[in-house]
Amino acid sequence: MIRPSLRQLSYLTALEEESSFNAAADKCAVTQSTLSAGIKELENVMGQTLVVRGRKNITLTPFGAEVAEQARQILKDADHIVARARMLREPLSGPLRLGIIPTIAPYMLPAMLPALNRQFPKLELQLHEDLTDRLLEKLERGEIDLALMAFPYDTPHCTQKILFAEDFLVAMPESLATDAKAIDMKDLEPEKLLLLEDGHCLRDHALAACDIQLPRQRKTFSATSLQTLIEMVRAGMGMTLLPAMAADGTVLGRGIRLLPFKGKNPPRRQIGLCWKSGDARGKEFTLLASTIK
Amino acid sequence: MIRPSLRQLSYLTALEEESSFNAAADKCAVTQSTLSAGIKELENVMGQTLVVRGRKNITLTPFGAEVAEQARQILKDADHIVARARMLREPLSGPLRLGIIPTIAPYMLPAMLPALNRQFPKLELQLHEDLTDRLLEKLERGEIDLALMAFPYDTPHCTQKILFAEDFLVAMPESLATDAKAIDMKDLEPEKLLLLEDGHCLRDHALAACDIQLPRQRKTFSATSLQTLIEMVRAGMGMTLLPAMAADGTVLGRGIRLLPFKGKNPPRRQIGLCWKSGDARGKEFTLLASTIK
DNA sequence: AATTTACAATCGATTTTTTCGATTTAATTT
DNA sequence: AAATTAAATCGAAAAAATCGATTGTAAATT
Repeated sequence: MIRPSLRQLSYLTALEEESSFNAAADKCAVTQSTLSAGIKELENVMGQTLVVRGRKNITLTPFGAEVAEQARQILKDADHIVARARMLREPLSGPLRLGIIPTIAPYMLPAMLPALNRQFPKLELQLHEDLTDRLLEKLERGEIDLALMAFPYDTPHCTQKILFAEDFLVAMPESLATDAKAIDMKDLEPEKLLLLEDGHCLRDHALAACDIQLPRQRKTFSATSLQTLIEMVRAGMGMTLLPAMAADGTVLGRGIRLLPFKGKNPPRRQIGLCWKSGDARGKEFTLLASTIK
Repeated sequence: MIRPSLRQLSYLTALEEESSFNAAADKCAVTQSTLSAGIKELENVMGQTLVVRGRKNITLTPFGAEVAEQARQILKDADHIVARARMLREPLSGPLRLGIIPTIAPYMLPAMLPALNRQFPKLELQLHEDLTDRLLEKLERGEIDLALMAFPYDTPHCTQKILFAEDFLVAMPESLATDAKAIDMKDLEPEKLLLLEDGHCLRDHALAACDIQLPRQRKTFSATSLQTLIEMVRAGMGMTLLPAMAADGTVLGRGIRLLPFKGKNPPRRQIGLCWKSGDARGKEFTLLASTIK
């Protein structure tokens, strides 16, 4: 369907307000002939008379007034979205959909959100907590813009931005604790290891980092959050590997002993951001990365 | 403020729906390069990235989706008013503001409105009942499109269209009635004449038609409607001149005698339409006139 | 690793649209 | 009758939108 142009519509509203082609032309900063032709074309598009050309002062037909009113609404809407765009000129403002994996979210968000809000007050973050796989699917489908996750991870079509590396610690119940100040990777007993259920990257990262092969048949249980896992350790059901951010004494509470690994290259995972390679907002995302780090 | 064009906005909505520049270009019936340039220009106007160009499938940024949604609203509004214009292509459809004087309205409207509605079902009549002077002011100010009134009347800048002439009749209480079948203009007694208050053209038309000079000092009373005047006549307070359309026996009721004037040229008024001379809808108004007549 | 494929960006030419300045037309006003 | 005012019209110039062809670049395939 053929449509009037926004300019033509603005000519009509000006004409209604000024009741004069010349005055309306001034208001629109065009010549009278331009406005006259614009109105004429608008009447063509509409197939209706919109303006009653009287000698003294011109007025709109009832239908012309209808069009003018609708035109005002349309122009207001158009200006509104442009104004909003102007508001969002500065980097990291406006809506941004950030995915975060469950083994990061509860530990980084409390510090991160206030800091981001301070530095980028116009940023409108929407958080999506999910497993890495599903975050990558959402990235692929354009349902989120950015993912905060753990590496290494194969992320096809995505750009990775590593923020920092994070050591793993061993958490064991005090009942099993020795005097040792640190633990050797070789001393870990796989059969005593409690882990998150399948699908959590933390499980794979911890195992890979410590070079552990799990026994085929293990008693199955599924911890769906680190907090649950910790409670299982506290209850003496075994030991686990915790990323440093989750191994905060004040968070852990009593009954759990934390041990670092021995040596200069302790097992660790990396924390970083990930976004679709072609995204024109890469610069902004890098800026966000430097703020988080 | 610089605005996006409706075309650019439609490119964006197509792009969101198709997730592909090529497919969206097809949908918009333009080439891919045209659509690409349009989107780019839209991003320029907005000063924001709207589209994430992935290799496989492209997606909109959160703000891009915001713009697309607003764009759909805007386009829908624009199309709506165009569609309405199309609906109103036929003559005498859509809104029309018709002024009518009080000495015509109650007598012509009951027959007129159903007839108009039958012949022009899409006509959206808005009625404005007022005195001739004020109707002409409203015409001048463009507050009404057309006036149904009595002539002769000086109507500057307006086109008159006489519909028909209408005789005056004398209405008198039965108490004053004689056996005469008709009355002579010369026999009217001005001091017994009851008239509408000043401002009603019927008053002037009646007096002029009968060539009557009113006595200077008259007992003042003001009838604001013909119906009131008729009741005053019925009560024996005097006689009056009624236009034929108001002198319907079934309307008058008992106690009133109606007399026509003698001769071939009885006093009369004319009924007609009147609109601003420049109005491009003159043809339609003439068509309306022929329907009323 | 090299090749092919797919898709959007870009470029230059062309067409279309918009705009302007000047003139004309028509109705008031002086 | 002349001057004034305001809108319509006309032709030229400027701006824009569009197209077809080409280029560039990830991703997929060989």
